[in-house]
Amino acid sequence: MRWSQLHVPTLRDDPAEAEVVSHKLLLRAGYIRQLSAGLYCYLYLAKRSLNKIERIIRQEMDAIGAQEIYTPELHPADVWKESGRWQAIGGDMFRLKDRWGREHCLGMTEEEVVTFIARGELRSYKQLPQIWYQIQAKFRDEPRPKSGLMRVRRFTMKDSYTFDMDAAGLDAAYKKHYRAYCRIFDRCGLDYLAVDAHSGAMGGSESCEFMVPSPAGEDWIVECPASGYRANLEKAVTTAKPPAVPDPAGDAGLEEFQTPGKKTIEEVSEFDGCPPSSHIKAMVMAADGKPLMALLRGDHQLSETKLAVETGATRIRSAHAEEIDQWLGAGAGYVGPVGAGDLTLLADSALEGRRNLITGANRDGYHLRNVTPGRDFQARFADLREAEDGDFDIASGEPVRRLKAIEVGHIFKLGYKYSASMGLKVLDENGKGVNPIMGSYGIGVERVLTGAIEQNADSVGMSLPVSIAPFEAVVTPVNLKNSAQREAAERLYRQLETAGVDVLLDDRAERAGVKFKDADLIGIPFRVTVGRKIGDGLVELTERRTRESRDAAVGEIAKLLTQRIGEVMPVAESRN
RNA sequence: CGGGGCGUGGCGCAGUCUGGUAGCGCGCCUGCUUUGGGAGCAGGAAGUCGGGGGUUCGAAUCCCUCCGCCCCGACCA
Repeated sequence: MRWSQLHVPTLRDDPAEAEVVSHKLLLRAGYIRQLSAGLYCYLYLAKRSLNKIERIIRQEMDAIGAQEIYTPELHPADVWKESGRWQAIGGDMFRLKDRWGREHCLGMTEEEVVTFIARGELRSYKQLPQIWYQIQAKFRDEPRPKSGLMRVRRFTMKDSYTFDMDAAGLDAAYKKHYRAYCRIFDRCGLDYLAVDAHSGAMGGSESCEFMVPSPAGEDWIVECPASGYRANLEKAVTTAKPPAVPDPAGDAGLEEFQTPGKKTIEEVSEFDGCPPSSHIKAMVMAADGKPLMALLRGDHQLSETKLAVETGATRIRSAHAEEIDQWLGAGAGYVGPVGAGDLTLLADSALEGRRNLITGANRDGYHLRNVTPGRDFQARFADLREAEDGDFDIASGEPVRRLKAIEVGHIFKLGYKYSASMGLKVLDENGKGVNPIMGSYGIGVERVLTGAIEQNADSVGMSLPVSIAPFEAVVTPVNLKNSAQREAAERLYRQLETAGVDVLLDDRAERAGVKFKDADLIGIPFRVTVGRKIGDGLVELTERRTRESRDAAVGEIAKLLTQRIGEVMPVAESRN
């Protein structure tokens, strides 16, 4: 392509509304323009780059025997009512009516639709397994879209769905996807981690997220560099650091003491002189409306996700002040497990074996000391706590760290949720009708791009991996009025095209500085500069990532460039 | 949904407190010069000051109201 004919509206200044690196650069480099909150138009460069990502995805999906299909983004409500999700999903779903008043929604995922198709077509175990995938728009009415393409209301998803006869079949499909995803993200040049994840409202047993570590990310993952343990924060289980001071020995009796106006752990801790880790944090919660008390070490944070899993509740919330007062007769700052009436008590494992602790007395203005779990109250122990930086890996005992990350992919073992609720059945070897077991697998295409930008940006712009950059190389004549330079650049451009290089010719009537800045900004991995040395038959090859240059003979450049492209092209590493 | 910020040529901003001819930088157009890291000079085009209502002789500026965008939190398949 010739740059003079393209619309690449680069900006000199950072747009005021952009905060994170990828958002700033996508706008500045002329990749995207915003239509509205969470809705973006992809201009030429973004589309080119996204097309390359999709191409890699298609190749790897095809390689595991997946079949590309396409289903409408607009869904009738009926199928969603069959699975129960029409009701289960709240404001995140875009809902609308057609002219007859029939309810529809914009697809946010497609389990229902593919199950609907499968139900009409699959009759026999001989037709399984099946892997279907598509790449299409998804819509989610995010309460707060943010950070450019990171969190939007319309995005492109590669979603696939598998149908198998049994758990072993599903496991094989899941592993195929795991490997395909590794190959895809490898080839896109991402530095990523596959982490154990919580399957959430999607249902199902096992799930794994593909995370790109980045300060701009919105998810937390926990990693033990020494042992290789990795999990989403919602799921990570670690050993806590020991309490700041050991518990007093002996079996001292319960003792109430006054703590007027001291409600938070910090206030009480400062008041009584014992560190937060010697306190029990008591949180009154409502699990699907039912009251319960969650108990944690004073310096720990409750994981609502873990609490939900532990209780089997679908919705967990903090109790309202009036509820706490009604259930316990004390304000939120003074509640505790001793004498908590018939509230269910759930205690975090870090409290197991502790003694002589401090907690609320269920009486306003009072706390209790010398509280020992097991003696003074009975609670069910479970892992309820959010893992922290500096905790220890359970298996190896080595320290873990928390990292922010961008979720680029997620694979789920769904189980029978959709085949059962929607009546998808095939006959097995014995002629008996059974529900196939399903899996679903997603990749956020734009997030692959944002992740790559976040991981490959510097002070002058982005430097995308050659596999997903909008162009592999740009030929830059320094001075178009110099006919030797102009003609050499034209020849080189055609020659590189012929050699199969995805090349751009910067034939704009701009000064060299402007061309260099723009090329750096939009992140083209290689630049061939045709300048004054052309008289000696020399051009210059510059690599965006290292910003290093070397001279090369015009006649050699095609060979040299294709060789370098091959050398820096990310390849799939062999991960199990 | 709670809290905060912002809305002025394409982009970045000043002007608003204290009402009085709408400005600056970049970009854009024309011409000349320049030509290896966002050129110089000269000339030029371009703004319902987010929308509506009000106060006033007069509103970007004061008042009311609505809308939009960004950030923090809540939420998040």
